[in-house]
Amino acid sequence: MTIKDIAAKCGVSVSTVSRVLNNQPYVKQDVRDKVMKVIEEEHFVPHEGAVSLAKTQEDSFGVIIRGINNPFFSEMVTVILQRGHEMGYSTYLHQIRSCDDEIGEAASLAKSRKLKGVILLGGNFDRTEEEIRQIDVPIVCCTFTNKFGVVPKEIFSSVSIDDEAAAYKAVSYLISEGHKKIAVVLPSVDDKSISELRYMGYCKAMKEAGLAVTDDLIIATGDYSMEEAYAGVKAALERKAKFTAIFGISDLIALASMKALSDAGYKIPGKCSVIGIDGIDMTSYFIPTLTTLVQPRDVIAQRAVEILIGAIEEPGEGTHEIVEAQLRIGESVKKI
Amino acid sequence: MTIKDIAAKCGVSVSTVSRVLNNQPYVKQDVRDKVMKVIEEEHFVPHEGAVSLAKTQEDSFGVIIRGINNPFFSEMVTVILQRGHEMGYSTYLHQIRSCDDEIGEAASLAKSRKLKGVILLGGNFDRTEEEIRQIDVPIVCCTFTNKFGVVPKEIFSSVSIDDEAAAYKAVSYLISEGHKKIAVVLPSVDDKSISELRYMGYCKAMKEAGLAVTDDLIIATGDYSMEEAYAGVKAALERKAKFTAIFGISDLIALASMKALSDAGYKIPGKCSVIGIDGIDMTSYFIPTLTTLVQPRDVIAQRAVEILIGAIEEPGEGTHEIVEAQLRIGESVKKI
DNA sequence: ATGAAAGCGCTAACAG
DNA sequence: CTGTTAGCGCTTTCAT
Repeated sequence: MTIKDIAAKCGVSVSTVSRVLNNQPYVKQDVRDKVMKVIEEEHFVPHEGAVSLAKTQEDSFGVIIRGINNPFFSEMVTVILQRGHEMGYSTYLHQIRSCDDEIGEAASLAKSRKLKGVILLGGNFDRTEEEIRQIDVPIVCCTFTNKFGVVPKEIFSSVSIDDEAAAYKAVSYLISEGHKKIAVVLPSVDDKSISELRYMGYCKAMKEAGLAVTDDLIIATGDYSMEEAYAGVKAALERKAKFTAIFGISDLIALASMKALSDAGYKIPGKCSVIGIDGIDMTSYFIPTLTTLVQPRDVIAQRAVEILIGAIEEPGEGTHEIVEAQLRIGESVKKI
Repeated sequence: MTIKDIAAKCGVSVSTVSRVLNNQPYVKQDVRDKVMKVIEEEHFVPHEGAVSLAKTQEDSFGVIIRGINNPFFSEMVTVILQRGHEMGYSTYLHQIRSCDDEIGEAASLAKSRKLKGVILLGGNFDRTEEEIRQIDVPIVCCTFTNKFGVVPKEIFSSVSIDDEAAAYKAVSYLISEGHKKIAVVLPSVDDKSISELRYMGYCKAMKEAGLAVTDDLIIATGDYSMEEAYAGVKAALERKAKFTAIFGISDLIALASMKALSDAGYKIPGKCSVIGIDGIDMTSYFIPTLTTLVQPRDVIAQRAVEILIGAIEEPGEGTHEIVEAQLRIGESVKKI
């Protein structure tokens, strides 16, 4: 079933059918009605490929998501797709594995579908300028603002929290509650990614308070998984590491840390406090509710779309917005 | 940049470039190398639309997911995409909202992209035959085997647990642990969907054990959300409903129920036991770990792909596989 | 207000 | 082994 068949069935030309399909003017109402009727009867749906080939240009953007399982991302995706739709853009959701190269994927997605822009969720940004330039359309990154400065900030945009500041806030809160021995659970202290930034915030807060960051307070687990976070905290407890609070650099890590503590017989927050960052929905249902720094993900998602479309419509220098992460007090931190 | 430009740059014809692109034979090795080199230098990526228009047929299928936020689905998606890739199919991930019509979406997706099949994650199947037939390619449903028999089973396939049996197992387990007053938390007792099936399993187990299913044991919340489950259990406790155990018909519902119990001062499993169904990863990190009936999601995902491809390659009657849900004992159920 | 016809970028015979 | 050419299904001038 093609547009041609519909045209034949209606006794009109293909251009008329095309006009109806695209809500264009210059079609008499009764003709329009008749064509619509046949289209519905036949459950006709135009072939996307043909449309995108023929259209000189189409408003569309892609969303590259690293790990659909990450609740923080998947909670954001819905908002992004919704907002894109509202603004008249068609969207492509593309999930990649953690081992994939998001820049390469974004570049080919953009080319293979003539996308006008891409939004990147996750992935580090420790890239060369040349790599980024492979993507020849505007880019908005929702998670990392290229703090390490490898890439000139003119060639991409971003909306995100200030990871270092959020971590600083989290740890400062623990300190204000009287904690001095604060462990940090993270993938790596120098991965040029979110983990490193949040670690810097941790160090800053500790240092300002005159607290020592000793080796046994650093639980580096290699990745962002809950398994490794759990194993890391468990091992730390087994080697009798001493701390009264744990800062998990993501909610998932903080939650896994809570479980490890609990399994080792530690009451939370009685014997050890825990704080995270991200504010994923699930944290509210944990026992105890996790205290965390909430990323305003609706704002991030909305602004990402708006900035992207702005950049598409009038290309410029690349804008970088920082949104504030807010402390949400749960039940996992106790004053000591 | 098109295939034509590449051809010109290499001094060959477009067909030669096309052959190289598609790994076809009959291209001299040195020509192939030269073309490949130019393709890489130019970061050339063929236009998807043109390819799918020109290709007589292409191996591809779509995955329609109702709510990317649902961990049970998103955990499965990864396996499905992976398996599809291994079997040489390209895949389309399409997320829909809970208010969308998955059958209609599947039908137009299939048509607009010439898909050879679709896998449906979520959504009830209380449809007319005519609706289903709109999808003119094989369908595999991973969550619901059309128990209510509205749709002839020849026109679609499925892989899933037996929801009623799983619920029966869960409740029987509670009963074997000495529980007699067992509440059920669910969206609805008659929504012609998973909720109703699992409710039937609950009733069966209760009845066989000679236990009464009184009204105050049924906590119907209207939807699958954690919010409503939490509110429902809270309200039940406030009106002094008496039970020693809760069966949440999904893990998310069970987890929300635990939180409501905990917030009301109930120790779990000390004062009230909780069991769920699904086996999402997160349950292992809750305190206490949720006891649940695990859906073998890797098996479901893999079989779904295999059945779909089987049906694509040699159309038949529709196959319906049932996989077993396994009890995973956590810490949320206590013998009384 | 409607139709005819020229592509969009690629693949797939077919010819050589 | 390589090139030529006719579409794939649609949009978009340009006529009418």
